[in-house]
Amino acid sequence: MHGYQLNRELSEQLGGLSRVSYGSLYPSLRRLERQGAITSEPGTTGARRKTVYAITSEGERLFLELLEETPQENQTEDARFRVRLAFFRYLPPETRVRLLERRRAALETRLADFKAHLRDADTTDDYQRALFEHARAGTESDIAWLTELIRSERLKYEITAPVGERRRASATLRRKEHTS
Amino acid sequence: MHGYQLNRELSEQLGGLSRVSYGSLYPSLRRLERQGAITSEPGTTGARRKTVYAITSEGERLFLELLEETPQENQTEDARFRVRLAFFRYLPPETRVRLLERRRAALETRLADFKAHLRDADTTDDYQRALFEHARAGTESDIAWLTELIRSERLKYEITAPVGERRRASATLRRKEHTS
DNA sequence: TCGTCGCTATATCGAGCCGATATATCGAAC
DNA sequence: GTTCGATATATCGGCTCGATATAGCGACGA
Repeated sequence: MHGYQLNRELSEQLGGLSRVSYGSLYPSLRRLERQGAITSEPGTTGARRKTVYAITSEGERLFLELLEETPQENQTEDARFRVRLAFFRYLPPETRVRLLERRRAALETRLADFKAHLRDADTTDDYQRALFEHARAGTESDIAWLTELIRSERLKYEITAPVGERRRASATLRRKEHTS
Repeated sequence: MHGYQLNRELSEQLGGLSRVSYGSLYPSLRRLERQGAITSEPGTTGARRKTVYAITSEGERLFLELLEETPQENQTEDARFRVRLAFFRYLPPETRVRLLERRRAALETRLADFKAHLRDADTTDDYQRALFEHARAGTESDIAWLTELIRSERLKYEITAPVGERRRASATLRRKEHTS
């Protein structure tokens, strides 16, 4: 694919959810080529030039590495997680569950912070209080959503729950863990 | 205030919701001083140096200008809106309602995009579908939240609704519009 | 026939933010 | 005494964004 096409396909698949500017895209493509993750080949359609890129095996390795890495909670991790999830089909089920659980744990920490803030901080400002209350509700909704994704993933692939959570597993699930 | 203190107060008030790194904060303070929005004065506590900043009247003007400007929908507007709302108390009620309505309109556009995508795009990928469905639900929740904030703001200050929305206003509210 | 409009396609620039890191002071705790 | 964590400022590299420039292209109408 060439850059413009790449951006168009990305916008079509992830429209609204994740966009990239050309000021990032083209330098990224050159960087990836320098790193050996992609190769480029000049092509033309009529008089219009295109630079057609192809992923290398090193690039596929890097893609999977970036996809399954679980970085520190930072400013950009919300958006990054969305992109990760959009490409979940490329990860093995165990890794999916691990990433979902790690994400949920991070959100639970965040939720606890919001609750503590609503309880402790002497915020008299109505708007700030509304902001925190809405953030709390949104985070709880995100956590419930992740819990459902994890449940659905386990049902599909009969993944063993971590030891600490086995007590909460159903009898059916526990039997499957033993027999599979 | 000095930089470190500024960051601490900001984290305490908006913890989790908006953080700023020192790599942004200190350059920002110098930029603001260059622009005449703040003044700096070197101070010390014992042997420890501090640079104490104070806002100027030009800075207050700039603050309000930044607070009430309604920029194009861009990548960072979600976070920016949260910060705006956190400082809503500094804006007059009419401006608050105007900003809330503009924000809601932007989210309604986004919601329509999500719905169109879920309807039209031939996404066979379960994770991408789940992502869009969750984004749709979250956006609807945000819109309902904004609607409630607008309603509450109108009740508090008896603001006149835009002409196009008067039909939906309650009899009570309509009477108040006429009598106030 | 020509103009111009919007889409395709690549590229670069300045401004700005982040995360990491460096440096140094300080109080408290052990 | 020293070590630890909080206070305090600063800078760097890497990266993104949004704006802008350039140019080929098809389609449509004046």
